[in-house]
Amino acid sequence: MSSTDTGAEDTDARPLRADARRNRERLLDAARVVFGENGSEAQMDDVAERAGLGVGTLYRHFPTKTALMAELVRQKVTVFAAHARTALEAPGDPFERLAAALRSCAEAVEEDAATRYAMGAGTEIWDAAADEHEQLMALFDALIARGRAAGVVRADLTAADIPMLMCGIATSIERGFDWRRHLELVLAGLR
Amino acid sequence: MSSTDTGAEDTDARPLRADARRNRERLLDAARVVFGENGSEAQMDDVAERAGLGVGTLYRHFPTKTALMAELVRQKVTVFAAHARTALEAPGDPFERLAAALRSCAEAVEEDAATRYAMGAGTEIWDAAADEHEQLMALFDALIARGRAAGVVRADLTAADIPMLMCGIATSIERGFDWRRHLELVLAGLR
DNA sequence: CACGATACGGAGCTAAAGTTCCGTTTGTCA
DNA sequence: TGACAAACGGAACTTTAGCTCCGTATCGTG
Repeated sequence: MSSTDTGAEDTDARPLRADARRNRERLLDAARVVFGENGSEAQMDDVAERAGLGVGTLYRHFPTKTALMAELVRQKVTVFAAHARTALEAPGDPFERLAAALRSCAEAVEEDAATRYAMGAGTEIWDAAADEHEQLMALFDALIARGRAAGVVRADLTAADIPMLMCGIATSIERGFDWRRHLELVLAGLR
Repeated sequence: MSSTDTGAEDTDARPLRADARRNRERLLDAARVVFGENGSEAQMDDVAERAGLGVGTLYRHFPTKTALMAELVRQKVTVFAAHARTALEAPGDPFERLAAALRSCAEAVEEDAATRYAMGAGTEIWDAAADEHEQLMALFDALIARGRAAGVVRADLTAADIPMLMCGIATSIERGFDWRRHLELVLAGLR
């Protein structure tokens, strides 16, 4: 993790000082751990402490808690996209490839409490990942199109159905249900 | 609404004074409205104000906010059970009757933000409705059994799958997705 | 090396929301 | 109707957690 490069996100693209860039990564790593342990009620102070930095520094990099979570989610969406791309390029039955993509995404959700929370909560956090999300949708579009062409996916399925269904799976993950079972039942409905 | 009688819930069953009983109902009605408007972040003060009563009175009847929500949920579970019972006793295709029960329950969830919240959140709130929940499960058991007997429901479906799937639907309702679509996709997987 | 800009630290501020406390009011029963 | 228990009201208390502020430290350039 902490691989995705942050690119230019300040409007005036001034390069971060070396220590600042290092600390930014530390903060994100710490946030992943702390959100993983405590869920969304993880506290900003804990994130800072875990990173071995002050809260002031945390707020310098992420102006609000929401912004911090949004960055975690943004990175996770790129992970989803990577899974979808892998599935798209793999050989084999189109339905199974779609299923594999969804399974991989669900596993990624299981590992990331911040994303899990974001999937159950408001849309604000997702807005920051609009670009990445659009790419992801395009990939699901392609996966579904192949499945439909092969006649192994229900004809009226669209990419827009996927986030809706996956948010349901995320709720099961969060609540400790047998989410693999949930996913299999849902997949059965997509044939 | 506000129909379900409260029965004896204090361990020492002493009858409530007339005004207290009336106020209790007012508070529950107000809570339904306020939770409906503001979701789970509705505030206790608002509930009291809406009921035309003081916060002290609210806390006399419901010792915590969780207790208040739990009572709303408990009543809603009896509504679920009523829907399930209606579906069970109706004539027609067993699968359609199961589907009808789930649709009715989803509509009931749509109307009740407190329940919606409870479905996405911790289990604590549900513990208070354990008895009602058990009855509901028995009804779903029966609905599924008939469907299986008729061969119109997948053989491995159990009543335990239903809350899991319905929590997913509740998330869609909460997030403003097209939950009817979500439900139809899920139903397709239960055949 | 020095100097200005950038970044850091962490005590403390602030606001929000659940809850309590106790003086006042109201119902109930003899 | 009088007296007592039950119930009410709502100002104030108590967290709690996000966030700010500004003095200090560090980086990078000429």
